[in-house]
Amino acid sequence: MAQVKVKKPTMLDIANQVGVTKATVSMVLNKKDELISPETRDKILKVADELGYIPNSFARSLITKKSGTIGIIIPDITNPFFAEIARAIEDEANRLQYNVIFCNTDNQVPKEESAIRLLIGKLVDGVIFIAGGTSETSLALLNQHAVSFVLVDRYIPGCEDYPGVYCMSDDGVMDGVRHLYEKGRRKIAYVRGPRELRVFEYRVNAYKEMMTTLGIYDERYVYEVLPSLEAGIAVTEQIARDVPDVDGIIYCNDMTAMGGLKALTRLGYHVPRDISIIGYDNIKISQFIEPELTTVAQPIAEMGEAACNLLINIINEVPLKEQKIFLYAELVVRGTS
Amino acid sequence: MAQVKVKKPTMLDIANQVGVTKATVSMVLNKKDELISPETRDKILKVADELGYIPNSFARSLITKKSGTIGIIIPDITNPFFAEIARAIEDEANRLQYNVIFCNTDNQVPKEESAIRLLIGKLVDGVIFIAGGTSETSLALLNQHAVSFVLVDRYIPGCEDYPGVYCMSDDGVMDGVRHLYEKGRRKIAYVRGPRELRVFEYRVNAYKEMMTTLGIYDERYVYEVLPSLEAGIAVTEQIARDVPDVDGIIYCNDMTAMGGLKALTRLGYHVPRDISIIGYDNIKISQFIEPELTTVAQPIAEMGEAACNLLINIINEVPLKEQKIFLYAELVVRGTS
DNA sequence: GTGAAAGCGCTAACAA
DNA sequence: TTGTTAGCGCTTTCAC
Repeated sequence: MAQVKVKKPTMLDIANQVGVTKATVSMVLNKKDELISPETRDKILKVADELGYIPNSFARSLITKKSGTIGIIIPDITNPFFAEIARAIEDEANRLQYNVIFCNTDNQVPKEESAIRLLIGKLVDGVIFIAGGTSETSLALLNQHAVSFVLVDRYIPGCEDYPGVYCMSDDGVMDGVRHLYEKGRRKIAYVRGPRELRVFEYRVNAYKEMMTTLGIYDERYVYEVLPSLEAGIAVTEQIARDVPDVDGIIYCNDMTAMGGLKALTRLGYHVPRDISIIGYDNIKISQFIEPELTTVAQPIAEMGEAACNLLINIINEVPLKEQKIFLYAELVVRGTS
Repeated sequence: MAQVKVKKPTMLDIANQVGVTKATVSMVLNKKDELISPETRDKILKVADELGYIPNSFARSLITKKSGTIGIIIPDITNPFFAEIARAIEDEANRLQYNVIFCNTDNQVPKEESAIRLLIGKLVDGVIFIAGGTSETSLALLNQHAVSFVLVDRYIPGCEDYPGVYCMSDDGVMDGVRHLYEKGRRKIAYVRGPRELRVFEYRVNAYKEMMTTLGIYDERYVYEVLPSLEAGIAVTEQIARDVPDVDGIIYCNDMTAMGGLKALTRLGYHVPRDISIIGYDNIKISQFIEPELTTVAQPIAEMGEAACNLLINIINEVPLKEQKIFLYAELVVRGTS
C-alpha cells in the first residue's frame, strides 16, 4: 500500500486517452452533455474513473468566479454556543452542496480582518459573520469585494440594516424572572455579560424590566462578568457573600450558570431547594449535568439553518421580502429551578 | 455603508496604475524584490493598499501546486474529544501559517470518501485523518494523488505502518483500576466501546489485565455500548440492576461516564461515597460537573499539535527518524473517585 | 531593475 | 457532435 502514482491526472490525460479534446471532457464531466454521443460520453466517464480523476477546483473557480464555499467567522469555537451554531450552519451548507471554511477570531479585530482576507482570497461565495465586536473594516472589505454576508446573533452597532439572523431575548428572560417569582423567589440576582456586546444589554434590560414590574428590582443584585465557567464560579461566590439570603440567580449564558451551579454546590447550597438558577443559550451540555439546567433557550439549530439559507439565497440573488430574520428565545424549565 | 466597488482589483490593475507589468508587481508582493528599485516597490505597495488588493489564492495555487491548506477528517465534530483535538490541530496549523478545512464523516465511509475527494480537489498540502473505521479506498486515493497524511488516535487495522500519532492507554487504565482498588473498591465494572474500534479493545484489555492481577476480575462486569451520554445513562442503570453492590465503574470515555454519573445520582447513589467512577479522554466538560470527573487523560492538545507538526514536516520532506509518535494517557484523580 | 511570454487546469464561446 | 480558441489571475524563467 505504498505510493501508486505521483502525477495527478488532468482533463488532458483523459482527453488524450479517449482521443477527444478537453472541451469535450469538460462538458461530459459537468453534465452539459446533451449533445455528446453516448459512446464518447461513456468512454470518457470510464477513463476518468480508471484514472481516478478528481477535478482541480481551483482551475474551475478561476473561471467561474465561484468556489461553492462559504466562510464562517466565529469569535471562539471553544465556546459551545458558537460551536453548535457553526455545526448547524455546516450541516445546512453541506445539504445545499456548499463547503465551509471556519475562521476563529478569538475576539480580536486583527484576526478577524485577516480571516476576511483569507476568505476573500479563497473566493468564498459568501460569509456568515458572528461578530466579536464592531468590525467596520471587515464589513467594508466584504462590500468592496462584492462578497455577500449575513450577520448572526450579535448586533453590530450602526449596522442594524444588514441582513442577519437575530434572536430576541426579552420574552424568554422575562418568563424566567416570572418563573422564579412564582416559585416564591424574591432576591433574584443577575449576572450580566460585557457592556460592549449589545446582546447582553438586551438580556439584562429584560431582567430589570420584569423585576421592576414585580416590584423586586434592586440594582445591587446585578453583577458583570466576562462569561466563562471560571467567571461563573467566582461571581457566584461573590454573590453568596454579598447577598446571603439570595434565592435565585439568572446568568447571561449557560457556561456561567454551570460555573454558578458548581460554586453553589461546593458552598453547600442545594439547587433548586435553597436557590434556583437559570442559564441562557441551551447548549447541549446544559443537560449533561445533574440537575439539568433551567435555561432560556436560543433556537441554535434554527438560527444556523436560517443564516445559511439566507446567505445562499442572497448569493443566488433570490428576491427576498425580508433580509432580517428574527427568532425568539424561550424558557425551558428543568432541574435547577 | 453600501456596496463601494464591485470589481475585485487584480495584479494587472495595480500594474497599470503604477506603470509596470504584473511580473514586477508579483515579485514585490511576494517579497522577492531584492532587485526591484525601492521607488517602484513602495509605489506598488501603496497602490495595492489603496485598491484593497487581495491576492487570488486559487490562481497562485494553480501554478505553485500548493494551497497552504491542510484537511482534517473527523468522524463527528459534536464529540467533544474530536472537537478539542481538531481545535488543537487548527491552532498549531495557524501558527505555522497553514489554513485548515474540516470535514465530518459521521462515521460513514461514503462521506469519508467524498471528503477526501473534496480535499484533493482543493489541492490540500496534506490531510490529518481521524479514521472512523477501515478506509482503504480513502488512503488509496490519497496515495494516488500524492497527498501526505497522518493518522490520529485510531489504528486503521492493517495500516499500522502509516505515519501517525497514537495514544497508549494501557498504563493509564491500569492505574485507574489500581486506584479504585486502593480505595477499597472490589466490584469494578467496565463499560466498553464498540469492538470494531481497536482503541476500545486496548482499553478494556488493560482493565481485564489489571483486574485479573488483582484477583477481582469477573467477565460479567463488562458491558458494551456505543459511547454517548444516553448510552452511559442506560448502561449504568442496567449495571445498578445487575450488580447491586457494584462499587466502581470505569467507562470507555468521558461522555459515557458523565451519563453514568447522572444515572447514579438519580438512583440515589452518592458519588464518590457509595461508588467511584472513572472516565477516559479528559475532555474539558469533565471539569464542568460537580463533582469533577476522575478520568484517564489523553494529552489531547499535544496529540493535535504533534499530528500537525508531523504532517507539516512530512509535507516539507523534512527527514524524520520516526514517523509514528506515541503518547501516553495518564490517570487524573478528581472528585468522582 | 524590469518586461515579455508561457503556462497552471479548466470553462465557454464560437466554429466546423 | 466535437474541436478551436481564448482567457481566468497568477508565477516564473529568460531577455533586455
